[in-house]
Amino acid sequence: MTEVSAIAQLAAAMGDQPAPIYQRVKQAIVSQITEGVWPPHQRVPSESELVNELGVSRMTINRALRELTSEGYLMRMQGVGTFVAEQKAWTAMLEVHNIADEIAGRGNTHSARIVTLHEINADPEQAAMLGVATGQKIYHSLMVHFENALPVQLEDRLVNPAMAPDYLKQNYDLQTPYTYLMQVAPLTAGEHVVEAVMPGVQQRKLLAMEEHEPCLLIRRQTWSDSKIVTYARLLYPGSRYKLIGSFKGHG
Amino acid sequence: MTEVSAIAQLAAAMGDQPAPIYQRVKQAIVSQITEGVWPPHQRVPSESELVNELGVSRMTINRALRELTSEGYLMRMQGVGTFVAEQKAWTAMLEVHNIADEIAGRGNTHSARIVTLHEINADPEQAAMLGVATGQKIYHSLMVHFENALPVQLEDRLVNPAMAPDYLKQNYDLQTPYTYLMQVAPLTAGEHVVEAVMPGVQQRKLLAMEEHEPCLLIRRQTWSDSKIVTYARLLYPGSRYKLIGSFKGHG
DNA sequence: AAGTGGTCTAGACCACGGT
DNA sequence: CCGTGGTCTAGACCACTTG
Repeated sequence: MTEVSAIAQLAAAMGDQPAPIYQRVKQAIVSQITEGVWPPHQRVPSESELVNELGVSRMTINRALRELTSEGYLMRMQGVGTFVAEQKAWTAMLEVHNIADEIAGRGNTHSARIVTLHEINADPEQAAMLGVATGQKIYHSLMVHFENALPVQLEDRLVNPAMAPDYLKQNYDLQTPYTYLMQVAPLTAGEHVVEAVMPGVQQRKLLAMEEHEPCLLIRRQTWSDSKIVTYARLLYPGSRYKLIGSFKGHG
Repeated sequence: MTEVSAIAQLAAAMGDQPAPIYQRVKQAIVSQITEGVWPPHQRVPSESELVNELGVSRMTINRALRELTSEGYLMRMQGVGTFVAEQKAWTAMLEVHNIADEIAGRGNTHSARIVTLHEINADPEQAAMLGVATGQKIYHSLMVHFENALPVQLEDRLVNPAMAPDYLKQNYDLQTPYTYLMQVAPLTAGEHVVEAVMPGVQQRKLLAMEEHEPCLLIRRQTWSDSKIVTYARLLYPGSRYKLIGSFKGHG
């Protein structure tokens, strides 16, 4: 009777702290998993077994198991049972903030210099990035962001006019393009790619960089309601910018 | 009676799809929020109001509101009420996988060549990264990971012997150091920094790179139970490696 | 047919915050 | 005091999987 001993172990792991029952059940199960007593794919006692053996109502057991499932500890299949989930892949958070907020957060002063702010006709590649037809009018902006007097980001952005018709008329000394676009279009999803590249000569000069110095490049596409709002290429001097993130197990 | 009209709107937003009631309630509330009908800080009808007006049991309403709270849409305060939450900050996910899995996922063959696998005495910098005393014996490994025949990652790793005493005895043709460490120590948290750097001459040769080509560098520190297990410097050729991620609103 | 999880109900008691 | 959310119970019906 593996199940019975599993329950006995679980009951022993349930302390009697002054906490809600469903939380104590969750904590007891988590400790079985993290201490390796219940390995991945191990079957977890069924709801009715737990109800009988722990003397708790089924709704309470169900809540504990349901929350653990949504937290990635368990896997459930209707008609089959509940099982310990595979160790989660380590997917880590990297926070990609608005550049102005980031600089302000360090107590420094942000400013921006606009290099280009124009309407252009989309070439085939640009059209593809925005999901519009080749030759259609789109907006293009190129600006340098400064932390105090030092350039830290070169922002090269394409914008879909259908989603932000007044993009060219904004005052970008008061507000970054990112912030403006957040306001006019409820951004619902995005994708980004991070890579290391060498800047072109023009880019290197705009960022006031030495020769043979690499850049971090973040390319980001942002959707609003299944339409692409904007495609940005954010170029950072490798010597002045790092992406920092943290992660936790089963986060 | 703002509340009454709020409920009327909500009832109208509740379609009669063949879905569980708690899900339809959730969806109706979410649509009120995303369409701006209920702005941030707006009060949401209380559980008992929703019970009376929607003709649903309180446990069902409670589940809907509780899940929306944990998903970041709502804010609840006992004794006060339920309110629409602030728009969440845009924190994006970047997935950092095990290199072997990643290569296998592309249908290619992973292999590794060990350059160094030794016990060393920690210099002050290394000791700091592992949280041990200077001069203490630690493990050091340096290996190149190949995708088919092409080098894609240079892994330079320090390991705390207290957390993985058999690290030097493993066969790393069968298992990456990462996978091994995951097994022997329940990794609970980590931090990483992503940056763009130029490789040293030695590193460039090990990765078979051209001159003046940049690298993506991920430095990662991993904890198990508040002790540092390992510190890794993962160096990728900029031309052959990109970090890809996606994000969603209210994720 | 038996066991599983998925959902729902109509009650109940409690802790908290504002009046 | 009253209304709020937080939790818990003892039932119930259903859909699904497996033998």
